[in-house]
Amino acid sequence: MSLTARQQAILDYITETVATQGTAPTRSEIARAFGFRSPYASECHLKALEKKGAIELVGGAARGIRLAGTHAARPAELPLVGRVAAGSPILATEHIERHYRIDDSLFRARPDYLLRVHGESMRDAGILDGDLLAVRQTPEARPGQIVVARIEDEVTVKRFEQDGPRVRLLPENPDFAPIEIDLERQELAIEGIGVGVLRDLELQ
Amino acid sequence: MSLTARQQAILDYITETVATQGTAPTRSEIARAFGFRSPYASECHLKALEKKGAIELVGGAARGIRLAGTHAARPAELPLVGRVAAGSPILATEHIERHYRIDDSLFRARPDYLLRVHGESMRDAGILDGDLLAVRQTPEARPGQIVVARIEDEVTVKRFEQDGPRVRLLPENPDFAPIEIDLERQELAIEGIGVGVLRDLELQ
DNA sequence: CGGATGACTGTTTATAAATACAGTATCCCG
DNA sequence: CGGGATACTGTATTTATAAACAGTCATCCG
Repeated sequence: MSLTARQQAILDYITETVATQGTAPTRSEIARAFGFRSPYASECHLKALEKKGAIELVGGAARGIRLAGTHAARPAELPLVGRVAAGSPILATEHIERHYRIDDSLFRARPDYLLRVHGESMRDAGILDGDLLAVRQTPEARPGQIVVARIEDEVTVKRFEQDGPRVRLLPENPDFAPIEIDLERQELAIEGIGVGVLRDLELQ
Repeated sequence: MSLTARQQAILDYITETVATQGTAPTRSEIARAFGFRSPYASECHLKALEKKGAIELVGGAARGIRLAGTHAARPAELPLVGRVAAGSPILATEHIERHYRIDDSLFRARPDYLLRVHGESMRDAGILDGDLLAVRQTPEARPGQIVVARIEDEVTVKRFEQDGPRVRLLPENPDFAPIEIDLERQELAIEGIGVGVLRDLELQ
């Protein structure tokens, strides 16, 4: 069921009020904004909007208008992980430098955190020193994916290739050597897979 | 002036209420949450928080508590510009594919829009085909910056170098030739400068 | 034509909520 | 030791707000 033009206008007004004032308008405020001489006109529109699922009315509460879908549209807060100390989990609080809000629909896979990349080993994949890698936390990787791996307490970003029990972590830079791991002898912890890259181009 | 532990707890409660309920709590709701037997206790804390600049109280309005700084922290909505048709302005509505919310503190310079990059000409600068370039709209560029330029109705992304009236737009890929422009003969429109790069690493 | 829907007016009422006053208790600081 | 800040209680008052009723006036639709 779609909204009428008037209902849409009122929904827009509510959305804007929430955005600018931080709180929903009262019936009287809506009436004033639209020139209604009765707050009951607003009431009727709100009821219609609620029936159509555009808003949710909280009974008995002042300014109790909740915008539907606001919850889902709110962008996720991604923690930025700086250098990871040996032996501690990636998402330990002491590694988290700050949080960034980023629309999670920006990447096809939803990331769980941002990791600052150090070094030039993935240069030819367009991942440079200082870039932020958006990482999805998962212990499984498929060949060809860019992974965040932990080898002997060192966290590294490489391209993942697997051939049975033999895993290869490939840099994307001829100056660096691939890392070969025999899963039967050595341990390899996949911390996550890269789903996106963010770079700040500083303007000098 | 810093907040006391109690004041911080109450500020946190307000922040959380705004996030989950979409509206600020009343004095009574705060009192209920903290076990105060009088709403005036909440009132005093709110006044203290206002005096310290943590919130703003809207007099006479129900639930009139505005969180300070919420305005600045709200992530900007950046329009994503796809292919730009010849002769039309970059931010023409028909080029805008969608909007993304991105924390503008992610980049040192605040971007105005996102532009999808086509081609491999900036490969060695870590800007690959399909990447999104966060662009700050400005007609001025300094040497070394990555610019969005328009030459004969074609929009292109290159590194900017200038030597008096002679401008060079440098690709970052040996397979591409630099573009030389004599400002006294040819026209060059700088649409903006690149302030950041965003890439979606698809997971196949 | 007649009924349904949308968009209101004018008025009323109960309740939600802001806001104030007068105290009490505790703690820290000089 | 006294003053100021913090953290409350209990009660009171006014204002803001939600919510409802009974209508009016259009418009659309079969």
